[in-house]
Amino acid sequence: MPLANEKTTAGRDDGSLRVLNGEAADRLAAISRVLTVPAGRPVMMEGAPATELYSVSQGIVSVFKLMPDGRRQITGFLYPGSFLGVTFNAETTYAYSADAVTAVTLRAYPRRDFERLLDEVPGVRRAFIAAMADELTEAQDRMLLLAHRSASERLACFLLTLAGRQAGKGGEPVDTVYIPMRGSDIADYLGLTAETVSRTLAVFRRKGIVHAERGGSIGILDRGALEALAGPLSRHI
Amino acid sequence: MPLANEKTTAGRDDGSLRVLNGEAADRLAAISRVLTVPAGRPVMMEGAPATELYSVSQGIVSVFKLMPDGRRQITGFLYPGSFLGVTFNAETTYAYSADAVTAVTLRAYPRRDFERLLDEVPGVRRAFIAAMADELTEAQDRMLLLAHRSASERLACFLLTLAGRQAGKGGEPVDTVYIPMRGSDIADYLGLTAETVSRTLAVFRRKGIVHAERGGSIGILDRGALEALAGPLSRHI
DNA sequence: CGCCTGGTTGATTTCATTCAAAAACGGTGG
DNA sequence: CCACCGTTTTTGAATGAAATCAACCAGGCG
Repeated sequence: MPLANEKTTAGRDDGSLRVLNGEAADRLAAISRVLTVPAGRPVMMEGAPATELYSVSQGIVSVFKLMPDGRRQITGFLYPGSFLGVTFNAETTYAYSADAVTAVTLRAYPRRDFERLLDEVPGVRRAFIAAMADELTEAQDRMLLLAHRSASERLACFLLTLAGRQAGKGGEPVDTVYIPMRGSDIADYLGLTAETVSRTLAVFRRKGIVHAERGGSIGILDRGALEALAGPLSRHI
Repeated sequence: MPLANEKTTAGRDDGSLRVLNGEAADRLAAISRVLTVPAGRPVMMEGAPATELYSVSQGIVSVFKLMPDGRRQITGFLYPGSFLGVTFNAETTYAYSADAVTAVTLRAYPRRDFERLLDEVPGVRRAFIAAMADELTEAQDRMLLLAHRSASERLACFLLTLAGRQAGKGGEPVDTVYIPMRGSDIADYLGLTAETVSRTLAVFRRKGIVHAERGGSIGILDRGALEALAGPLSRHI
């Protein structure tokens, strides 16, 4: 599973779309261009002409908005399967910026061609609408988080969410979560400061709930406590 | 423009969809059922089977999530043209609840029929995807607001947004904003408490920026000041 | 008239931010 | 291999903004 450029014939399991039948995958692959972005580099910029849209194949992308005063809100960390740069309506520019958190492989689809596929291929359409509905649901969950939750609730929720995302493959929950993003990224994602994130994580460590591992991973020692801290959230994003 | 039940032959200007050609409107109308909900009553409940989805024709709907501990986050106030109860994916239940803020007229579409129209009628599909993209963009803007902004920034932004929405029809900005929602609704929307909303509004009044009018309207006396308070936000939602 | 809901105002507390500085980390080049 | 640098993380103390707790006021309605 190399990180370098792949062939355009990639099938359903390359993560370019969550659920995708053969035809849809082929048609998408046919109009797509594969590109890679090194960790930390920009993927797209708010305000740039939206000539194409992307899906994440490998790696993690952060999507964010900048305020003129320099503050930044990361609106999401996108994993393989997510779409990026979707701007239908009259808009012809991207509504947000995106950076590569890790080294990233993307598929780029020319906007016109993609829209044509939406019309022609039911499988593409369904997958795309489902992906958007997912993102919308997730956005609403995160509004709840940002509006009404304490720092430890936010961080506990974040860790459990990441753990859940990584568990996806196998099924059983993982006890070690790989966290490639920096503290300030997490802070901007959760609406906190880097200091508060650090402090809160320190508290978790002191309580024996988590354990900092080598290389940006942290081990979950007491999932129950973490879930209790995450608080009364019906569903973990 | 009566608020009571309308005929199913309603055309393109009834607000059931933003931009819609004749065929799409007709096909949608054909599968839809019109219903009205009095102010303050529930429209749908989180967790209920998602057998149909809705579009708002007239009035305002609040969409919200409840936490087990009673806290509530209003994720949006929906105006005519917005969709409600969209749950593709495997999910068969609604992801959120909704109440009628004012008396509301809705169109209900059986989920299966609507999905079929998405496949068959390009106009419906485009309008629907555009509406979702809009909602997503709006959700991201509101994340920014909830995460990083002070109470007065939030409230100023809220007022300007409402003013902008009501200006839509004519074009020139309005100076009187109709605010049918209660203080606690605004608070739950902005991630504040009702007390803070009241206090902040009192400050605005004291400064001569706004003026409380009769019947739940407030007059904007100094739009410039309000925009300055709303702060460095590139685009008002 | 009195009740009930919703809005206002005040006093206090709490929690995250801010400002500041030290410590750890990771890469680079001698 | 180690010293050096810039960056990121950690920790501390002080500040500040909104939440909380609580009381009071105004209007609508039985």
